[in-house]
Amino acid sequence: MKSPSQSRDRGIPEATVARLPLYLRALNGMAERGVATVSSEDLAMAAGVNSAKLRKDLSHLGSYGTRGVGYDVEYLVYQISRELGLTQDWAVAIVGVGNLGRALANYGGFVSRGFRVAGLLDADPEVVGDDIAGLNVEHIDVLESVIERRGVSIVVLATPAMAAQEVCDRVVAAGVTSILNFAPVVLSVPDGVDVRKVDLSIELQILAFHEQRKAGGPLMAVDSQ
Amino acid sequence: MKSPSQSRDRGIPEATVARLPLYLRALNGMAERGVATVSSEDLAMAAGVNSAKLRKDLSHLGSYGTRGVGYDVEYLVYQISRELGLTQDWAVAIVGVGNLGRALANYGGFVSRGFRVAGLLDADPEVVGDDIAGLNVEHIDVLESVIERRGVSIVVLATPAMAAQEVCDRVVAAGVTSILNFAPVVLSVPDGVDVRKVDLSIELQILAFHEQRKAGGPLMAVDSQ
DNA sequence: ATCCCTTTGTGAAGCGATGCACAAAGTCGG
DNA sequence: CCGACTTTGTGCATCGCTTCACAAAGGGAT
Ligand SMILES: NC(=O)c1ccc[n+]([C@@H]2O[C@H](COP(=O)([O-])OP(=O)(O)OC[C@H]3O[C@@H](n4cnc5c(N)ncnc54)[C@H](O)[C@@H]3O)[C@@H](O)[C@H]2O)c1
Ligand SMILES: NC(=O)c1ccc[n+]([C@@H]2O[C@H](COP(=O)([O-])OP(=O)(O)OC[C@H]3O[C@@H](n4cnc5c(N)ncnc54)[C@H](O)[C@@H]3O)[C@@H](O)[C@H]2O)c1
Repeated sequence: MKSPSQSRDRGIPEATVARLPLYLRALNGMAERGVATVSSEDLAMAAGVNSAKLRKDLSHLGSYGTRGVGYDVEYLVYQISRELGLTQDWAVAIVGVGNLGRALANYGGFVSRGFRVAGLLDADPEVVGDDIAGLNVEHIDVLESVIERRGVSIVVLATPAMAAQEVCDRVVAAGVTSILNFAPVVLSVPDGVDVRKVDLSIELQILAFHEQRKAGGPLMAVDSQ
Repeated sequence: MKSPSQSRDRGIPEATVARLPLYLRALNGMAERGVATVSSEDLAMAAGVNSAKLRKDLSHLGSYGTRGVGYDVEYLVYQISRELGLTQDWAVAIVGVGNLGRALANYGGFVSRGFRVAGLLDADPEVVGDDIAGLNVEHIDVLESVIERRGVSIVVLATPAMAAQEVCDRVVAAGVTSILNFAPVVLSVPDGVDVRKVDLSIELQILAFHEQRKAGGPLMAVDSQ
């Protein structure tokens, strides 16, 4: 049922994809500090992973290192960026401009990595019309036209949980296939749509679990990031 | 080097721990709607996972289901809460009260799950003294005393990346062993300290990767949450 | 040119998580 | 009390990721 020989192997493991941004961040820091080349050992250290894992990850992109020397920092930045699709810039819309939506809109870290906030949408007439980070908050009614006209391909959901599925459905119907969800609900989407979720409450609960363990008995391994 | 027979098996897989909060959320929703019992099939559906996986996860906590019937919702809520350590309440301090820190402080979803914001700390004299969500922002100088006097056991880091490691070191020195980090840096901590990180930029980059793939060739599997 | 040193790229083993499939266990109607 | 039906709990095969360990590859010194 699968085709093991489809030109070359363009299947990068999901776990690897999730780490590429980590490497990219470390490499960007090095580039800024004027570092020209870096060994897998040093880069792995900076990214907080095992060096063998780093090498295997990078080997999925191609053979970009030089044995006995290491990796050219600039070149590797370019290759990873290209692989992640960061050489183009992505238009992002934020739906739900409350506490969290505002924080996200004001955050500079997106733009710096090729993500451009192209729209802010909310249902509350009180909020609509506000200027945030140089952008005007628009009414949720015009969601579809904003997505279409500004070429939005990634939507960030920061509405209350109640509204999330409904907004999600509209967003998907408008052709968006990548969603970052902050609402604490499991979104139901058709095949082909990517949903990633961030749930702070879950993170805290996981921490609480381990914290409880530490208090209980003094015999367990910890740490992870 | 390990002791395979230490009373009963108290080792719950990390992947299971990460899903328990999901089940808990689904169960709470059902409890509110007055549902008394639920089958693994239905609960799995609500949590967005495979039913066999759900059953295996729950089996790590004990045998709390009834064959032919399902799980008692209230009872399961209690068992999972206890396992996660949510029967006690946890004092949380937020360090860095900027865009993100404010959003977190104002967020009601923490308190509802047994997490109490017990302190807000910042280095900026402009911010110190502000009242946010009924709490006074204190100066980072008193970090150690706040942690000690209020029994803070979990710290949320929402400072700029530059300051994160320094604050982290102080927090760890003050005895905290659970940290939720929003700053885009790899924190270095001693063994026994748990760090979990949330990086929105990484999530967007992962979405961008898949989005690029979809545009490229029409032959790949997607979805995940 | 040759040798030595460093570091990559990867085969292969190990490990944990996933999902199937089913026997065991319990419910409920008669 | 029994038999049909439902649903759990889990053994087992499988899968994907991690880690080790090392041969191959390249650089630089002599
Ligand atoms: N604030 C946090 O730190 C935090 C943390 C974790 C999770 N969350 C989650 O993120 C989401 C947003 O949190 P928040 O604190 O910003 O809440 P908020 O109430 O401050 O903001 C929600 C915004 O969404 C808008 N909205 C409501 N219905 C809408 C709709 N149908 N279409 C468009 N906009 C709509 C509201 O007008 C409001 O401005 C929630 O689901 C919350 O659970 C927030
Ligand atoms: N805002 C977002 O949506 C967002 C998204 C992703 C990541 N982040 C990360 O979260 C962190 C905070 O983001 P933000 O947008 O709130 O930034 P911000 O600049 O608005 O807030 C940072 C706050 O930390 C305080 N601070 C600085 N040094 C400190 C110190 N040594 N001790 C205590 N407080 C100190 C500052 O005074 C400021 O109030 C950053 O690391 C950012 O990269 C933010």
